[in-house]
Amino acid sequence: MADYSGDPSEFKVYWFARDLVASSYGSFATKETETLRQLSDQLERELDGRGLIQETDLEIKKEQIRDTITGAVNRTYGGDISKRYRQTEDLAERVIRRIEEEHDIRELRIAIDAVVRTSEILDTAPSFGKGEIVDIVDETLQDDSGALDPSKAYDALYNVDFEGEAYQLGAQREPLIDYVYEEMREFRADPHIEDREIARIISGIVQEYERRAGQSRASTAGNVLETALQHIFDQFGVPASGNPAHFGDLEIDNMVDGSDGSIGFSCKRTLRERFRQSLSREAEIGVDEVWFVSLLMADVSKEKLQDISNDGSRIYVPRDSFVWNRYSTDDNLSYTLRPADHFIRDVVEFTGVSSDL
DNA sequence: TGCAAATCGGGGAGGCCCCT
DNA sequence: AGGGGCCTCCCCGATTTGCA
Repeated sequence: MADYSGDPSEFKVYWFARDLVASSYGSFATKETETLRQLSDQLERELDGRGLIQETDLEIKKEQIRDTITGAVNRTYGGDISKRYRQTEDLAERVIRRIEEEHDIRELRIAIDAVVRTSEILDTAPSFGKGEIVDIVDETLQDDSGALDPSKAYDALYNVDFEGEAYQLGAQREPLIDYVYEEMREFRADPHIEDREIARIISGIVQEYERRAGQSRASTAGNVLETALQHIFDQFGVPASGNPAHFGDLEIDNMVDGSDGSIGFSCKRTLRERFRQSLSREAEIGVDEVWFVSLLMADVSKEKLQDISNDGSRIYVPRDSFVWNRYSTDDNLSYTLRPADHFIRDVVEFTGVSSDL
């Protein structure tokens, strides 16, 4: 064990913030923002209005906080105690337990303001929308003469993913910098906060911010690819079903159905494990084959290629990848492993749909 | 021991149900 | 009939497990 201080009292702002947003405690901060705002204001008035809080007052204050938190949500649902109330009760208990002295209430205030502000920032940070996706796809598909090049379809998906990541990260970081700057100025002017504490508090806020921002990036990344894939099909006049379809536990991002055959598409950043769920289920999905597109090669192992091959499906990878280099000559995999630059042409050929190619 | 596979943890989206 | 509550799914990165 490393010899560092693990005293949780050192990180109260962080833990208050963590508990307030945790989904296991009902995602209180994102759903009961107004209650939190009022609680913060009320605590501020009370803290400023007097000197040191007496111990009995502290106990009263803790119960007020508990009641405010639990009072914000309905207790029952369908005659039973609602799950949400139970989660909120857990939250209140944890918050109360961390309050041991007056200063902890100040830390709670700071945490409340931080999580509320973080939600605002994440809500208003410009997300990577349809417009940006379309622009990048179009720019990638165009050759020197301005004509659309179907061999660039995979590159377009890759660029959208790559640019989207950078874009969103930047969009999320700038307002964070503004917020941290503002907070630091306030903390410096606050006689209750020592210099070193500023670093402690700020790091807690930022740590929690990035955790949430990262989750949010994860959940939007998939939609970006779905949108891009559809736009690519549109650009080449390939009639695609458009929206993703769900088949129990598996999702097919798009489908193309033609006179000669039908394909379900699964387009992912990485293959992970979930791709196996779509194997052997073509009949259920209502397509002849499932074609995978993986942007990153990290998960494309020979074993997985074999599984996809046994399923009679295909996966598209870039020609300049080592995966292609190493396995494209393997006779067993020749049907399964395909070069990314053939993607659109293969779709048209396999399904027999009319297109602008 | 080192890599691949599997699982975990968690916020958000979306859809459905049923309460109020 | 509007919306809160709940469920299931997505994705990702991180962690754990499994296996040559």
